[in-house]
Amino acid sequence: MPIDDRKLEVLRAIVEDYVDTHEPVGSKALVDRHHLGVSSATIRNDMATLEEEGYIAQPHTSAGRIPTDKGYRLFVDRLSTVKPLSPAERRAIRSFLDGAVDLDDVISRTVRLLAQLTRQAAVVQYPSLTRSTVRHVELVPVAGARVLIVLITNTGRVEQRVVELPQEPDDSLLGDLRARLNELVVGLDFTSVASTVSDLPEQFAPEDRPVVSGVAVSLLEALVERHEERVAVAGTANLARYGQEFDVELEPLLSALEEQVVLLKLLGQATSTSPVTVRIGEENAQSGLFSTSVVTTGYGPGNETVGSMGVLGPTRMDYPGTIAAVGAVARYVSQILDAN
Amino acid sequence: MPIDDRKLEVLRAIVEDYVDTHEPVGSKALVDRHHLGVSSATIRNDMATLEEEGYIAQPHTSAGRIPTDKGYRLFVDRLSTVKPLSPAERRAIRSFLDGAVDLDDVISRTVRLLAQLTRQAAVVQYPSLTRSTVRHVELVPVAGARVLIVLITNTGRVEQRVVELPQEPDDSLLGDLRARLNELVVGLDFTSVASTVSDLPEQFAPEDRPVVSGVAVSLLEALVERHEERVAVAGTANLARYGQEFDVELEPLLSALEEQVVLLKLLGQATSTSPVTVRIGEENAQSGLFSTSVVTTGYGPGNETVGSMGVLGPTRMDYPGTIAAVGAVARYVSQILDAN
DNA sequence: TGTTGGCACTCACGCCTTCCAAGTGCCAAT
DNA sequence: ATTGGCACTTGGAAGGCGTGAGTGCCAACA
Repeated sequence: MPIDDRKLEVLRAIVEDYVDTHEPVGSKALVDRHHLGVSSATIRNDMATLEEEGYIAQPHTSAGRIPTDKGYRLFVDRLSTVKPLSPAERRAIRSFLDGAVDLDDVISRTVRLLAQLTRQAAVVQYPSLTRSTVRHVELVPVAGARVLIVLITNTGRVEQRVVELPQEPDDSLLGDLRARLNELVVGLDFTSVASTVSDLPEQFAPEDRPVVSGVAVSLLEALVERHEERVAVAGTANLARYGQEFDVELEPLLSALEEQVVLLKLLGQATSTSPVTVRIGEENAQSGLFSTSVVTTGYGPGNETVGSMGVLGPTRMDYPGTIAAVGAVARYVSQILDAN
Repeated sequence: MPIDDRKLEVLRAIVEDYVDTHEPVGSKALVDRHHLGVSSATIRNDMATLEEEGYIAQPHTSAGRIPTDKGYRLFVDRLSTVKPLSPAERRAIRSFLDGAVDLDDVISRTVRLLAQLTRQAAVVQYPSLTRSTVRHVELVPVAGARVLIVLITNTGRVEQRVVELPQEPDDSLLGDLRARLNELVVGLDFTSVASTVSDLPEQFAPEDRPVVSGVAVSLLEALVERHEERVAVAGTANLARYGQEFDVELEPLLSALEEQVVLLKLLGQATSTSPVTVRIGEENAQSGLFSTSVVTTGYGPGNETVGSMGVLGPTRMDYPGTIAAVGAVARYVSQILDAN
């Protein structure tokens, strides 16, 4: 039997009710809460075919139905209309983010905002280094033969690293090196920097080369090794809330939230700014998460994408609301980065 | 009836067994597992007086006893001997921390290490600004009338802030200002910087003063406002583990772990490096935590204390082990900062 | 006086049964 | 294709019972 419009409507109703109540929903409850214009028996027939097709399931024989991952998928793809944010929410986004003083602050505010809006766990990736360009390189002698390298990106991110040099550099050398470096790499993206910097030592006097190459190596390390990109997390307490309504093991979830690698994998796919990506339940199995859904999107100035952000929650989450929130926050953050 | 030595021994046994099993411990089980040399009836009498004095309690009439907060307190104060770390643990500390490349890395490794060693949630405060001294101030023009202020402390911490100036400063002014600033404030602690910097604008030509005071104000803000000191957290998943063994509400705990303010309050008291502080159960009530204990200590180069670190867990935690771990890690981190 | 064995008492917990309500599937009628 | 009706399933709540761990108390003992 085919899935006609009414059956889709039934699925939507089931998803919505189940998200609301967290209880299996039966045919009678459905006709009561939604004016579907048909009797509960009809609904039962529809439900039977929906179950046959794998969109819903019964936890036990004499209970109502709950949506399966496949059901949620269909719901998200074909049934959920964009739920506009309330004016209060829009105001919250604006007032929350406008007070930020620097990039770190923007990110930390963003992640808390997302957690609060969606009442779930939020994750925001710091603007990725690889997709950034260099705005400035600064060298600061600190003590003895040590030099602090500070790297400023076009997104406002600052990377720092202390390097121990083979010999103490004098100030003029450091000044030369600083000038030369900035001349060479400002405006370049990070992969280009690597090739440009590698032949830098040859441009200096032989006795200075150890220092120069020490700096160059460290700079490259800061670019390449620090690929291990950072993420900010908030709202883990929200997970506990629905963890007590049970059936979700939250220990693996909390572990995942502490594992940069896993988080980056979860966020990773998002490439373009506009569409919000939803990954549901088993679709995250490779990350060790099963009854968890992930709603992500990219962000960045203009049409660029320099990072991702998203929300983790139970498969039974309010998808339209979450998608709207993630989208709106990403847009606003992108705008802020644009203004930079 | 007075609390004599054997009664203390009984209390110790109760605490140890309860920490092990998480089940109320009865008189018979005690004589079986510990060679106390007396009969269960005697133990029962001892238990009765221990209960009278409020050191232990019964969850229900016909069950064994569990330690009260007061009981744990006595245990920690008078009964727990320092449990030396295993060689494997010592090795873990060393190998884990020795790979750190900069201060941020030290902190993030420390917090993960603590979480792993104690199998609980760990918290490490970034070296406090107020107790640090300035090693270097750097000014970097970024775009238009904007300048990035970078502040390097003696602990290796780097603070950054972008300031929007009323007019675009030329390079020589910036150079002068940078030199003057470093001359003035290097080596000062942060409170002294405030008073020193405030009359800086007067030392410059009138037309430059807007720029100078813009920088000065931002610098002060970075020092004072950023009092909101940062903390790193790890091991929240460990909480879930014993949260499922139930009776601890973990939602408030997770909330606390996300609230900088609460965490700082919990860490705050520690002042001196050597002794490890233990706060048990209700002693944390002002922070909204009840059946949670906190083990903290300070750390810092030499005899200075520049920050605190600690572990949060259930009142029924392994105090000797946790205290030893926190102490050892703090000592090692202090050493690393010392070497800087 | 402190310690011990004995004994009656308490009570959480597990187990079983019973009962109920919600929900289903199917069928015959419309 | 839809509907009302009806028999059937079953999880979960409520109640009853037995068991065992554990207690407090007491009288006897060293």
